[in-house]
Amino acid sequence: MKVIHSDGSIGCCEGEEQLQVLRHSAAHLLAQAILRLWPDASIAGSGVSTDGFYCDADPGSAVIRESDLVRIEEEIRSIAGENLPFRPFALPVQEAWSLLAQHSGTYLPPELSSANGTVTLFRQGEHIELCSGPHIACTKALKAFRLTGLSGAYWQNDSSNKMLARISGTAFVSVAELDAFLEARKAAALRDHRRIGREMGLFQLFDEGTGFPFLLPNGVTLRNTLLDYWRALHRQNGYREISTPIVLHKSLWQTSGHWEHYRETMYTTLIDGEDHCIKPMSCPGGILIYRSRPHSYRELPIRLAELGLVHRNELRGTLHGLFRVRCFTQDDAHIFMRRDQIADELAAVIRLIHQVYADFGFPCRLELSTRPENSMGSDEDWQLATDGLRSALDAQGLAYEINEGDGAFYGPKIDFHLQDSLGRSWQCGTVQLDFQLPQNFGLSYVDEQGLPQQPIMLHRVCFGSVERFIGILTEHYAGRFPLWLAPVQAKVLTVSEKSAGYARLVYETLCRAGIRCEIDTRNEKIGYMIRESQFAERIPCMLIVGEKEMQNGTVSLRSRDDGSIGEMTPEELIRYIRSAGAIPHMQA
RNA sequence: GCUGGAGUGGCUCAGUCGGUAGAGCAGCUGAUUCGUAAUCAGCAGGUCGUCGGUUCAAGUCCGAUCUCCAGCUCCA
Repeated sequence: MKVIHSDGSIGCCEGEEQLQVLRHSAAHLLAQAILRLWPDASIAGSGVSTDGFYCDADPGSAVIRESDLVRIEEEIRSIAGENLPFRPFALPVQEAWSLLAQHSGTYLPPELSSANGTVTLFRQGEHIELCSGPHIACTKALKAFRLTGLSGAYWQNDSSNKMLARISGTAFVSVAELDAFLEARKAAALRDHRRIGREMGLFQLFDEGTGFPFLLPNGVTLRNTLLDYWRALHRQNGYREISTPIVLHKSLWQTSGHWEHYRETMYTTLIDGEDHCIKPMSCPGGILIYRSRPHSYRELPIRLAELGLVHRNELRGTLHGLFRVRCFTQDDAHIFMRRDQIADELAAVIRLIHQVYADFGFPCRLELSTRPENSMGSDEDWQLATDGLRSALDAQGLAYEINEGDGAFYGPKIDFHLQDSLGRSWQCGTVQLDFQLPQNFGLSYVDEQGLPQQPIMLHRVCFGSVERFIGILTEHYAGRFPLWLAPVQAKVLTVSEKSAGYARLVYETLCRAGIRCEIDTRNEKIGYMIRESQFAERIPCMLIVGEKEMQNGTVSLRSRDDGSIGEMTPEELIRYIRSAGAIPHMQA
């Protein structure tokens, strides 16, 4: 594809770069279209996103509505049809300033205020933007695009600023690629955990508890199985499990610093006339257990795991299925250790989290978050902790991004992000090194010399939120959970009512063997039952039982994933499900 | 919380200009006794999210509120 650079030279680009240029140019056309349709509007910014482009506009007294997207799209098409050339030109900063103010309104690009000398702008037709390019040579090159939505965005990403209208779209080099993208998005929507959760009877949300999900029988089975896996893995890795109360005295949260930092999102209650908080985190509870008796350096590290039910009063607008809720279970653990144990423990925790994601086949992205504003502790401690995390990552040769200022108030962290079916990223695992809470709570152990020393704390989760992880797993597998995890592993289906008695015997045999099994003896055709079991309930093993099987003392196994397998005895089937459906890391 | 959109049987949706709610699937009953992606027939199910207003009359118009959806901000 032909492109024009900021110095006016013509070049060529391909692949990912070509797509970026195309979408960047599409954003300019979008801004142009908005200004044509709403001459009083101000353009506050435009750019390229992960799968498209967007433009933020302040339409002034007008309101841009979803129904306007069609008009905007037509306007862009018409601009493309005009085949306007993209032309760079340079101006002194002051002149650029007044030209842009006059052309696209009051939201001037922040980079303009820090610029000096001359700046580059691009023009297509009557439209100009401050931009360093490159761009498509002329607007006709934009053929395959689609506006995908209207939403809001704050000016400069600051919630104290005005909310602007954000129009987003996507563009591709070819129409075929655009169509493929739109198709893929439709397919991804079918994997939405909220939809599959309903179809499979996993969870439900009620207006009576906004943000507080209810788990249905299949959801609880799935969760319990997941926790069996988690417990087995943690036992093998030297963790002991504890359980601490949900409601604790406010003074505890003042000591920890949570009250200071998060009082807005903490639920409170009055008990015996005293303020209490519903825990938003489990750490202080674990700390009380650690502090309840003296510790020797020989005992460390002490790894206390806790499946902690926490409540946080999240803003309503952020709630989303099982992904963002007001009450969830953290698969937490707190490791109390000596300074000389930091490197080994960090390495072990990172390996453990990777093991978990590997067991489910998840790719993940890592971020190292550093000291935020309003944090507690000394610069030295923060430096030490951050270096500790960084060298742990480097030692394992892991790639990561730095997320400046995004750490917890008590320490830096490594976050593990997984993607949902629509490509949105959700934080799951996290590892945090903490010098502050041991200090606030006066934690200690006795060293070789019999002197008191302060332990270091390491906070970590693997799943993050068990509920969110279930949601992500649901989308990851599109509801087709592996045999070991499937809430219902097998379902006995009868060809006709003649075989119902035998089917019941088979069903009972499987249940007694510990197989999660159901039975359907309704007077329906076998094809109908298969359709329901395979495509709505997504049951891995369908066991077809008719007169033939009754005579042979067998069942016919149909696999959700591989189709018809063949006849086998219930005993053979039990052996098969036990081995193919064994929980990873669990001793038989 | 903010911007925009949407709430009609369990689910998916129709409902025109304001004239008193309709379908498919699921459910129930009956018939059918069937071999790997939907057997046929009948029945039942809705104060149209909620509250208020306009009107002779509101699912439909107006206001408030709740919930959901897309995104923004936030996410210990």
